Amino acid sequence: MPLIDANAGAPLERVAVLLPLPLAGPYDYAVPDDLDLKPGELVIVPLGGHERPGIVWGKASGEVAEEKLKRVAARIDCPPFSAELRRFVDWVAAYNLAPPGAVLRMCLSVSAALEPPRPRTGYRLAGPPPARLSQARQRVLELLAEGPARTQRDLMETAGVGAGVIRALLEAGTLAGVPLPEAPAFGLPDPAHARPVLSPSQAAAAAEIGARLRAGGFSCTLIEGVTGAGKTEVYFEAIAAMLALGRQVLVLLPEIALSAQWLERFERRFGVRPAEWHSDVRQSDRRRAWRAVMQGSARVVVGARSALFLPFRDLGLVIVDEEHDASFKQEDGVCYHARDMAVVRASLAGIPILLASATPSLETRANVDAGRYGRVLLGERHGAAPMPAIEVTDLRRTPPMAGRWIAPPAEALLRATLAAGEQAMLFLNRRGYAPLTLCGACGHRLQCPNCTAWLVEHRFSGRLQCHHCGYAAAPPASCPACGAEGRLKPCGPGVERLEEEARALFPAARIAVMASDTLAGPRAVAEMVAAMQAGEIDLLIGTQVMAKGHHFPMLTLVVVVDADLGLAGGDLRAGERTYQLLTQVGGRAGRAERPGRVLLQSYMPEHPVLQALAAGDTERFLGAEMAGRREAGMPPFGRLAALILSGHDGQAVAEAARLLARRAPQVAGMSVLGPAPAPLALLRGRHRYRLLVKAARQVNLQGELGRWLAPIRLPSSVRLQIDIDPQSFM
DNA sequence: AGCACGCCGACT
DNA sequence: GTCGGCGTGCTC
Repeated sequence: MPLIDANAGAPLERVAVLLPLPLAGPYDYAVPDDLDLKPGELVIVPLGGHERPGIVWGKASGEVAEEKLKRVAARIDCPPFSAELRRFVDWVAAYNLAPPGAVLRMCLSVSAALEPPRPRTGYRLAGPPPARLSQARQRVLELLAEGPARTQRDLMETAGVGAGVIRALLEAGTLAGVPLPEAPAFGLPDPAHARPVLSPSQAAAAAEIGARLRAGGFSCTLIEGVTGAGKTEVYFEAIAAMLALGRQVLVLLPEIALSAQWLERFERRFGVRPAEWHSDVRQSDRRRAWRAVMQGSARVVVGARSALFLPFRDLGLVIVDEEHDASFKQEDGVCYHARDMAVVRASLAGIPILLASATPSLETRANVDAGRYGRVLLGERHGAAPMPAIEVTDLRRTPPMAGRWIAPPAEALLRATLAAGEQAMLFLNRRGYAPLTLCGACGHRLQCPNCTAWLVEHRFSGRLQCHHCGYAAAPPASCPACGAEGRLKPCGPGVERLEEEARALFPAARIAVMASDTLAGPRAVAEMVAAMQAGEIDLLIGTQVMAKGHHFPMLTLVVVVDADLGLAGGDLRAGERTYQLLTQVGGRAGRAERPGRVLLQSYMPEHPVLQALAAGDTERFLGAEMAGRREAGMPPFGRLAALILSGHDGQAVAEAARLLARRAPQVAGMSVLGPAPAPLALLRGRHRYRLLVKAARQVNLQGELGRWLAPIRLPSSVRLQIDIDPQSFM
């Protein structure tokens, strides 16, 4: 695009525009005379032969030659990005060593939201049925016989038909398209809709939080209380207070599994559903939500970690529920910890943030201890149900039979529970049938060709699957190494195998399996939760998807099949994670008038985590864990960054890793460990090496990393990924 | 993110 | 002999 103007010769006015792409920084553009652009405004700019949306980020760098400069094509008529949001994007980028444009992309994740809404088409009956009335066609006609016009997607999903069926009916004149009105805006949550009666402890907590909110400005408060203590009711009061002020509220939840129930609770309290934001929200709703958030008409947004980057018009409060949950850490693309970044966003916006958990992370506890965060404690379990009794059973003394995983003590308890007409749960954090398949003749183990991981047998889908890269294959009839036929045998349990065992032990029981891959989505989770609550299931077998805050009044026994899982590895947080998970699972049992029991099966019952659980002694466990971390200079007392090098050529990756290590800076209070093959040394066909940077809190970790890495030219075939505050060591 | 440029396998 | 695979590099 040549830049020949009437006023050629005069220096072109320029602006910096940040594009939602992983570019090194904002790009300079020329500003047409008829545009007056202010920072934060949305614009359309040309880039590489295309037009893209971007945000005016500030003053141009001026480093780009005038011949290269292109001009801003247009300004988009919508509210500008606030200075807070722009500072937040820059902050997140700088902290996580990510390109700012990659962070911006998370804010602009629905580009279609910038265009005017597309008219929606609905379909209604308009003529006689077609000559050939297949079952699929019949279902569509039945759906439309009574009731309003429906969208094609709605028809396809509800009637379970393909797009072809609808197209054919349309061509036959049986259906006709009609324009549908625009999807309704989000309702206004009413803080006074259904005020709950709070327990004294809840009321005290709500009052304390209310005082902090009224104080104004940034504050971070931990709401700590055991499962069932009513943390949600307490932060709902904070939401009500913020709604009364007319400001927006963001609630971050770990996963959608929680949200069906959460949404119902919200609706009961405030009379309308909040705006939702997570991977399961479909494109059209996403668009609607994004616009409503930007315009300020969506007052409460509940979402997964990515909701943190929504362009709120007037955010007044952030809440992070289950703040300890590992899923707040984003591990691919831009690495960030949504809980920590949420605290930053609140701090930059000068607003309060609440963190809620029954088992707060050590990081958050350390912040409370240091006085940086406030804390309110919720004492008793709601409805005064006692905490479940937690027992550890020693599998070395009473082992299960070979090829079985439910040991005699657990079997006896399960039998008694089912006989009493109560519900039980078997918890095993392993999907599939068996985590490993090996050849009985030669000992060969079936491994993923792309990853350092065993293939997991799934009988439900009839495949061998890699849980890291998605590789799937049919189970071979003979050993791929020695050719022996019929000698491949499954080793170890997954929930599917546990189901098989449970069905053999308790043939009369109604048994259901709950795992992320056996459930089609949040709706399926909600259905199974409802069936459990309705007493239609006697024994629920599941992975951690069921360890979340569901309320099962008739559940009185939880058996943790392998309480040692997660304790064995060398992971920094293994103990903490296991403790949190087991506490949560334990929290499922006996929440109503019936006392609950939890049985932990273990081969190392003397382990401090299990001992502390059995004793109900949280403080002892945490004290030991904190002391260990402090001594080792590990988080929260020190800081970590992981550098992961990956590439198809293992040799080149190893060499690059050694080069980085050699050039590591000598900085007091900082050390570089490695390189070592990453725990998954081969992932998705890429060889991986890892360096771990450990630094004292006072070290400017990002600054040191930047100075170290910037001048190093790695071979283009080797990719470097930086993970600040790594959580998983895989 | 797109898209163009650039080197190695199965085809008219 | 070409068509096309995706690995790599660039976009103000």
